[in-house]
Amino acid sequence: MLKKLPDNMPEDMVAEIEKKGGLEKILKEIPTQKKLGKNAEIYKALSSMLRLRILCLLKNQASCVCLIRSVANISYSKLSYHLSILKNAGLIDGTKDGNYVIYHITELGKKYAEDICKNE
Amino acid sequence: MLKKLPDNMPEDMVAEIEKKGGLEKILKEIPTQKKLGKNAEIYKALSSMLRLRILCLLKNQASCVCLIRSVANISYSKLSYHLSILKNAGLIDGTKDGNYVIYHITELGKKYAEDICKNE
DNA sequence: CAAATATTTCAACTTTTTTTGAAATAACTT
DNA sequence: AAGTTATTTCAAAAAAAGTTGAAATATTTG
Repeated sequence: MLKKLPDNMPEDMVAEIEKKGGLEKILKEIPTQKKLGKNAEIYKALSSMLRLRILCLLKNQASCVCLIRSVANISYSKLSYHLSILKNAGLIDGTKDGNYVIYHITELGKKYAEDICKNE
Repeated sequence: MLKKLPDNMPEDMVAEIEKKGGLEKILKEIPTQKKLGKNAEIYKALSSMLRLRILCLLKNQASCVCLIRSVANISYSKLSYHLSILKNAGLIDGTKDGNYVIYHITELGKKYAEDICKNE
């Protein structure tokens, strides 16, 4: 990960890093590519107001696509696209019930939805 | 927000919603535009592996741009762009120290970085 | 089986985000 | 003041994400 140290840095920063046991030690705390990638995917899924709104709805009520569509007031194709992003990130999932698909929030989704929806 | 209810929905879902006091009540739980917007901005800032890596570095060590640049091994202009996104979201901030700008994580940034960096 | 309903997929298009390299800025050094 | 260093800004180009409407799929109903 570290390719080349800067030629010069503020002296006090160099001292601070030394006191912590060197840069190597600090860099070891940074999560792996894989872990950062999974987190980035989740955050990307959460980076749209529309998707957050859907997630918050599903936090309180598992819903068929048609209900979500009515609440969000967007087209089915657009909604399908956004649902797939939330689903791929593991925040929601969908189960087929006859003609309908019912989407519900996952445990992972709840973790984020609770933070987003909590007051003050 | 709700423009038009679907003409028909799975019966058990309709019943479930009634039991909860109606859709109105469920919709009231969904945060405001403003709140969703602020959350979406934060999540957007966190939606890139590079920015998560920077945030995790700053969690453990306030750093000048040149050190971050060395660690991330990218160009200054590219880094500047990404730092500005993290900064605008309130996750980091920068203080000038002579020729250098030292970026450090904010309290808000810590909240997310702790979750991203924690093990298992 | 034909028609209807709910949802997804697709490809073309638009918009937004990211990258690039050059130029600007701002502070320090000589 | 002229030169150097650290960082940011800018505009153009490239890449990624989101939107659109039509067509496809899958299930149910008559």
